[in-house]
Amino acid sequence: MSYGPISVAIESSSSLFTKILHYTQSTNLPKGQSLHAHLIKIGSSSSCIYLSNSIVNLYAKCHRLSDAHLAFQEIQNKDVVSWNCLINGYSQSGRRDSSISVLKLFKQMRQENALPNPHTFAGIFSAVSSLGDAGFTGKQEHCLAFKLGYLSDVFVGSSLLNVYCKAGRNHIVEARKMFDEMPERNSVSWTTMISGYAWQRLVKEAVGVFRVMLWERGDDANEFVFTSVLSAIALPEFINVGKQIHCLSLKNGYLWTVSVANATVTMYAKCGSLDDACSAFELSSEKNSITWSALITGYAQNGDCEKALKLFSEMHYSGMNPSEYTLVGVLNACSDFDALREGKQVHGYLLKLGFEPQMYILTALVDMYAKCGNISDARSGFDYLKEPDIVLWTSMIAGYVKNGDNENAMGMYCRMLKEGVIPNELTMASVLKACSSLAALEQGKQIHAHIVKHGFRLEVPIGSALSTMYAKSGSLHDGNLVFRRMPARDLVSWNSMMSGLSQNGCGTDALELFEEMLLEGTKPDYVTFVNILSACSHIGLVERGWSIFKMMSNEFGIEPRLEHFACMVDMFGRAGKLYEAKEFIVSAASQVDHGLCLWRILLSACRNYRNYELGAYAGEKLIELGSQESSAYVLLSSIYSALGRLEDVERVRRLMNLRGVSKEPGCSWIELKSQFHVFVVGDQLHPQIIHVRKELWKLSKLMKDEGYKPHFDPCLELEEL
DNA sequence: ATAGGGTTAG
Repeated sequence: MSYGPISVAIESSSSLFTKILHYTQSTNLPKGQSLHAHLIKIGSSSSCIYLSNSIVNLYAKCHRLSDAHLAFQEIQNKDVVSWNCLINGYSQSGRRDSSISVLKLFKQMRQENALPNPHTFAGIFSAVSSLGDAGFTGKQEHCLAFKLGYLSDVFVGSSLLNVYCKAGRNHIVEARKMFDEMPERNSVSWTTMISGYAWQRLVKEAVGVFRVMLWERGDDANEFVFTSVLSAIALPEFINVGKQIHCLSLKNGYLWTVSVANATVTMYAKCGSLDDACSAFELSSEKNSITWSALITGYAQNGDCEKALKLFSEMHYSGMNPSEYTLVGVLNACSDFDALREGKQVHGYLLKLGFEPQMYILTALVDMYAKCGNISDARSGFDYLKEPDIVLWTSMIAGYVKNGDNENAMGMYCRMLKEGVIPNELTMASVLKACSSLAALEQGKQIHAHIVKHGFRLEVPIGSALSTMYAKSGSLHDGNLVFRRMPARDLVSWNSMMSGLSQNGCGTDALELFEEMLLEGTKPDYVTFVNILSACSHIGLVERGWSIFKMMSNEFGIEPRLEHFACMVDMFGRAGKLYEAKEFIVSAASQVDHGLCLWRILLSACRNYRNYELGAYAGEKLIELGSQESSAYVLLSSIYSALGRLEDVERVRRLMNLRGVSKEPGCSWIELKSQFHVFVVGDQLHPQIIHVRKELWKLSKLMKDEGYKPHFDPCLELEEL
């Protein structure tokens, strides 16, 4: 009869239990693990359900989900707490795959007839809410929780509220109804509702709930409430509300928590007031990497990339370690600043710090390489991932568009659709841009069909990209229809519609649109004037063009750029006012560094009007300035030959050879039955070249029969040789 | 005795 060993076992078991709790709370994994080993050794790990559950919880809280799962499977007599520890471990990781595991576990739990309790549902709903609208399966679980009578539990209620809040615009009204009907609400419920509205960019509603809360339950406010409501304010028009909340947080003492201070910096940055963001940053008592990231990203997003990069180096010297988010912000700054060298350094930094190549990091890298013109490195980054998400696809497609490779952009888009990825608004805008550049009306129409199919609205950027596509492809009527049906037009939409009209010979309509735009109160920018001046040039309105050119700087304070000078020279040139054009170029020299561009335009105009004297003058200017354009040399030498100045012809030809300028052969292509046929000038290689030539001959004859007279010009002929 | 919900940085 000896009770000794048993009492020792019991005693150590209870002290072991206290230890596990302690290690779990302090997430001390090494100590916890050795304790687990000890438990296995003395064989008491399976004897006591409290101990076994605590082991599962230990691993779960230390983010060792697979170990938690193993410990869970070892338990013979699982109870609801065992399930809850594992389920909540998975749901707290916030990762997508873990959230899916939660749903699987729950299904398994019910198959094994374990009865969930309110703790279980809190975890389930938390996981479901992190899946957003894509994983909105909350209805069944909602019913079950209702059936079991758990909805009055404030934990269950709040987490379920979050499911509806994160399930997309369509569910936010149900969420509000649920919130209004909750039998018990605490600060978490209020935070959830406010951040739900913030998530949907429903600023007024978010601030409204916040106001009611301060009024009714001011004592329940905490830093979470403040960070949520601040996150709702992300547009310049709401900056005054933001300032009020900022003051309130200061008055109530919440500004001294890092999260509220960070949210304040972010709020000002998103509202476009970088000065306020900067002072909020400087006044924040405690800075972490998020504080720095918020300001760096703020500068990057407001176009001040230089400042963003400078801040990053300051951060480095202050000894603060960057997080992935900081580096992503810096990468974005590099992308918009065309800073490939710095971008590569950040890439190196990311590798050095050993960050997991998560989707958003890779997206930022691909975006950076693509925007900085390094499309092949962008593509390697893209190919690295097995299942690129829509943002990554869009970055890659936009990258091709930006680098002028519209064919590859379209090819990527087709591949993306084949792989079942649903495009977003930015994807559509990018591929439409590619169609515009290719003047690919048929493909553009297909994209239009996708836009209708996916239910995208004709807002900026899709609306303006679509109207541009139609206008640039020559379908002015359709372009105008889309333009008129847009709920709101921004400057870019007006500009692109104007350019469509002007490029397709409807200069008068472009000018009318310009007047309409001014009447509607939209302020023109330099692009507007490029379009308008080019419209004047195309329809020969020299006087009008002149007055608009003057109006641009006098009335709108826009200094003329090279493009405007070019339009003006073109305008004079087309109207045959060649000497005015020359005078204009000479006078422009004091205002803009036009280099070769303006003389080249004048040279063409001189050719069209056969003014060989002035043409020779312009051509000599071009050669003097070291032009690398073959057409300039060819034109000039043909002008000299037309003037009979053979030594000059010889001189220009020699110079052309000396400088290694050569004419690129003309090339065109056509897509037939998804195969591209390419033709080069004087082509003999196409397998069906004989048939092509026969057809060409037939067409020429038809043209001549219809009365077409080819335009023979000694200059022109020579140039085309 | 063990287990639960909400916030900020892309």
